[in-house]
Amino acid sequence: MLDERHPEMVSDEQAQNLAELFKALGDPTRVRIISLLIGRELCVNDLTVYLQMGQSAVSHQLRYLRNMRIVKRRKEGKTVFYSLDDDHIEQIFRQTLKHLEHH
Amino acid sequence: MLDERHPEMVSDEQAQNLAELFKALGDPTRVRIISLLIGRELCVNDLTVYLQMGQSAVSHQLRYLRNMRIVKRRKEGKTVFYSLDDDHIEQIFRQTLKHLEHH
DNA sequence: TCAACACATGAATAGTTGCTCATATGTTTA
DNA sequence: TAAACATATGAGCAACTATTCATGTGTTGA
Repeated sequence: MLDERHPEMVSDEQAQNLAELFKALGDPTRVRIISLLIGRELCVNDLTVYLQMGQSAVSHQLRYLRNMRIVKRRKEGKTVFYSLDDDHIEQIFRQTLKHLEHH
Repeated sequence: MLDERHPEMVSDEQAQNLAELFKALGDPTRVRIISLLIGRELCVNDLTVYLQMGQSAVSHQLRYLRNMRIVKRRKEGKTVFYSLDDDHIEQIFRQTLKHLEHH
């Protein structure tokens, strides 16, 4: 059933990049952080309150998300505000939620 | 900056489900399997050839994807054909690829 | 300037994951 | 029925991950 003529949608490099991004979204804490940041800015302390988690854990995840360019930060005095880096992630969330509804 | 009036897009349960699905997509081997299955059926052996991986590894991943209802199987004699369970995953892939292009 | 505050970071660790190896199950053909 | 074939599965293991703990950095106000 090997069919060399079949067009493959993603190259190996694209597969790698897709997997990296999905992995970033593949953790409940990070999903909750992202969903809390949809449509607004929040500082680290707000996130720890919403998430009911240690400040360190939250900061570690925020660094991860920042390295992946999923969130960005803005400093204002002592506090640091985080927000989504672009709105594509929100689109992906919406589409995926739609998928989950149908199951 | 806590704002109780802000509508949260996803509940904790939805966050859990989203994370579970994204985690399933968050591995290069599984991404490649899914992308190979877009638009066609393939048997386990074909996948091992394309992926250049051991048959056992591929079967394990297929079981995982099947448990997640991302792929389904169809038996025909000795061989088992796998295909995508629905086309939502393809949509999610396309949207995410678009996101990656813009970075 | 010093204490309090907000956040970041490195090390350590328990839990998870993806692969390999060996073997089992089910099917076809000689 | 036995051998060959296609796939599935359990155990084991090395690599990775998410959190906690302790501490560091930068900022503000007394």
